[in-house]
Amino acid sequence: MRQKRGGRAAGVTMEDVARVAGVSAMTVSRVLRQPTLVNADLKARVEAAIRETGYIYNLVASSLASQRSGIIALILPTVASSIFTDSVKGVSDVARTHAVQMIMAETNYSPAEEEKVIEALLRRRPDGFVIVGVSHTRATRALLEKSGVPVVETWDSTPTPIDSLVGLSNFDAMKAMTEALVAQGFRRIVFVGTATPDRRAQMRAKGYEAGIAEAGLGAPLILNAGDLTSMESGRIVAERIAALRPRPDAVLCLNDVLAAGALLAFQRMGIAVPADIAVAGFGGLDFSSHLNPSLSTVDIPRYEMGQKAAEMLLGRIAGTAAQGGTCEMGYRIMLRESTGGSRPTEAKAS
Amino acid sequence: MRQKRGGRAAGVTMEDVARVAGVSAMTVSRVLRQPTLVNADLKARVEAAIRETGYIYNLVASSLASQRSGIIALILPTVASSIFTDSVKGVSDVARTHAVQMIMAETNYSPAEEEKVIEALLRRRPDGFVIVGVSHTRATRALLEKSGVPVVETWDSTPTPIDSLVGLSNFDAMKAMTEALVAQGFRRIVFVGTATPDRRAQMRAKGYEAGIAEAGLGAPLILNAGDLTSMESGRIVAERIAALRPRPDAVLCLNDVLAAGALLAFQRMGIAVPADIAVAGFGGLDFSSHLNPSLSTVDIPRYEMGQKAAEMLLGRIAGTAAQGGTCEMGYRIMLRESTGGSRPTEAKAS
DNA sequence: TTTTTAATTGTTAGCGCTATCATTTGTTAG
DNA sequence: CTAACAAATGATAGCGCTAACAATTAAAAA
Repeated sequence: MRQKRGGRAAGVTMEDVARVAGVSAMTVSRVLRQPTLVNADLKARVEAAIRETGYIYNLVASSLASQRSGIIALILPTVASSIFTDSVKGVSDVARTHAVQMIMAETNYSPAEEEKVIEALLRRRPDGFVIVGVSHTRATRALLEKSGVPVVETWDSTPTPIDSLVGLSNFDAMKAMTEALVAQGFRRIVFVGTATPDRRAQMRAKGYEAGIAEAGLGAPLILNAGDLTSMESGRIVAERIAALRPRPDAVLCLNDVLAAGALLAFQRMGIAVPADIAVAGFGGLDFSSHLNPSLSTVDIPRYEMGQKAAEMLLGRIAGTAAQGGTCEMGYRIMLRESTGGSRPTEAKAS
Repeated sequence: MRQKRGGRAAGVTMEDVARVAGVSAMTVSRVLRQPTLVNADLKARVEAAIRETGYIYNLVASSLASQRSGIIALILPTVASSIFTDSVKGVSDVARTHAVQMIMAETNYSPAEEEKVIEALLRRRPDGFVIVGVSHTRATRALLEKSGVPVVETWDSTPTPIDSLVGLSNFDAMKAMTEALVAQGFRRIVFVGTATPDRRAQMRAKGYEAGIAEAGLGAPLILNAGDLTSMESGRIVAERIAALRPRPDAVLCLNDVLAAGALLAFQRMGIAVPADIAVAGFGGLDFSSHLNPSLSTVDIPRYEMGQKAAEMLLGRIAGTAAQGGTCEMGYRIMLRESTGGSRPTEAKAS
C-alpha cells in the first residue's frame, strides 16, 4: 500500500508489478489480456510478480482505457419471481463462460421505471443489454438507439425490435392452451390476469380471447388477480370464481403461480380439481408437475431464452452478429391432471 | 459524436457539456454531484446543456477518479433458487435508495468457486460485499481482508466474522423445530439433508441431532436428498422414506422446497399427511402456507436479512459503522397442518 | 552479407472524470 | 475604506489502465 495524493491509500498497480518483474506496464497488461503475444519466460516472471505483490487487476481503469466494460445489463420486471430466475441463470451462465459480468435491474413492470433504470445502467457503459419485454417508452428506445449499445429483447415478440430479438409469442401460446382446453371439452373457461398493464400479460389475455372467439364460445370472461402475482392472489381470485354462477368449468391463469394458488384454494374449499373445475397455468415452472393434481401449463424454454439472448448479445458485441437478428422460441402445451388429462399429453409448437 | 484517436467514436463528455454551458468541466461535475455548491443560474444553464447534448454521465471514469465504484457485490450460492430471491430483493431495494448498484455472483455452494468469484468481482473495485455464508477458504478471507473492502456476511452465524455479520443460527432454528415436533408427540423423526457439504445445511442437521439427543429419542436418522435442492429431490427422498420400516412418523427437511416435494409425493403415494406421516420444512417460503395441508416451517426473515445486511454494509462504506458489527436475526416456528397443528401455532425466538 | 519480415517489448498519449488547490468575487467586520 | 473571510468557480494533475505506434531483436529471404 502506498500513500498518494493527499493521503489516499492505493493498492498494488500494474506499474508495481512491472517494476518487480523488471518489465514495462504494457507487458504486464499483455500477459493478462493477450498472453500469446508474450515470451514464455517473461510471462512466467510477470506471473510470479503478480503473485508476489498480490496484484488485483483493475477493471475500472481497464474499462475506461479500452472503452469496454465487460458488463452486460439485464433488465427484468422483477428479480423476486420464480418466473424469471431460470432466464437469469441462462444469461448468467453464458456471461460467465465469456468472462463477462452481468448486472441486473428491475422495472416493477413499469415502462417509466424501466426508462430510469436503463439510464442509470447506461452510466456504467455496459457493452450490451438484455431486456425482458418489447414495450418501452419512446424515450427509452431513443436512449438505447442513440447510445449505440447492442440490445436483445426477449420474452415477447414484435416485428420491430430495437436491435435483436429472442421472441416468444405469448398470444400464440395462450391461444394454443385455450384451444387445448376447448378440445378437452371445457366450455366455460375463465381467464385470470393481473391489473398491471403489462404487454406480455395483455397478449396472453388476447390469446385467450382469440381462442374463445374462434371456438364460438360466446363472450370471454376475464378476472384480474390484482397487482401482485402470488399464490395469495390466486387464492383470492379462486374464491371469486367459486362464487360465480353458473360456475366456470375451467380456469386459465396468466402464470403458474396464480394457477397453483387457485388450484390449492379450490381444494381447500372442497372444490375438486379437475372434477368440479379444471385449472391451467402458464410458464412450465418446476413445481407445476409436482402438485396433486399436476398442473397443466404452457411450458416455455425460460433458461434457453436467457441463454440464447446472451449468446446473441455477445455476438452483437463481438461484431459477429448483425443487427436485427431474430429468433423465435417455441412453447409446449402440457396437459396434465388438473385439466383431466391423466396421461401426459404434450403438443409441441414452433 | 467526435472522432478521436484512430477513429474511435466517442460520446458526449462532460467537457462538451461544459463548453455548451460556458463553464468549466469541474462545474458540470459539481452540478451532478454536489449541486448545493453551485449557483442556481449556472446550475440551470448546465442542466439545460446536459439535456441539449444528451449527455450521459460516465460512472466508469468517475469510479476511477474518485476511487469509489458505487457498486456493492452480492455473493450467493445460487441465483436460481426461491430461497434467496427475497434476500436479493432486500439488498437491491436498499442499494437503490442509496444510488448504489448491485452486482451478483453465484458460488454453487462451493468455497473454491466462491474464491474465484470474489477475486473476479474485486477487479471491479466494489465498495463492499454482502456474502451469504460464513464458510470461506483461507485465501478468500485473506483476499478480502487485504483488500480492505467492507464485508457483511449473512445467513449463518459465527463469532469471527471477516468484518460484520447479519447472523442467523441455523443450528438453533432447526433444533427449535425438532423440539417442537417432539412436543407435538412425534418420536421417529427423520431429517432430510443434502449431499452438498454446505455449512448452513450442516448446522441445520446438527440442530436436528441435538434436538433428538436432548429428547432422548435414540439415534438420529438422516437421509440425503442428493446434490440439488428441488421438489424432484424431495419426491425421490419421500419414496425412500416410505419404504423404511418401521416408518418414521415425521420428516423434517433442510428447506421448504424439499419438504414440499416430499409432502406432495407422499400424497401421491397414498400416504396421508399428517395422519400417516408429518412433514416440516425450513425457510418460510411463500407457497408453504398455501399447500394442502399447509406446511409447517421455520420462518426466517429473508427480506429483512438482505435489507439489514445492505444497510450495515452502507454504514461501513460511509464510515459511520465500525468493523465487527453484528446483528442476530430471529426465526419463527410455524406449526401448521402438515404436522397436525391445525391452528396456527407460532413460537417466536430471538 | 544485406535486406526484408516477423516477433517481441517499450514509449507516449490519452480514456473522462475528480481531488486539491488557486483564484476570483462578494460580504462582513474593524 | 480596507482587512479578513466566505462563497463560487476554475486550473492542474492525476486515477490505472490500453490503443497506437515506435523501437529493438531475431529469423528468414535474397
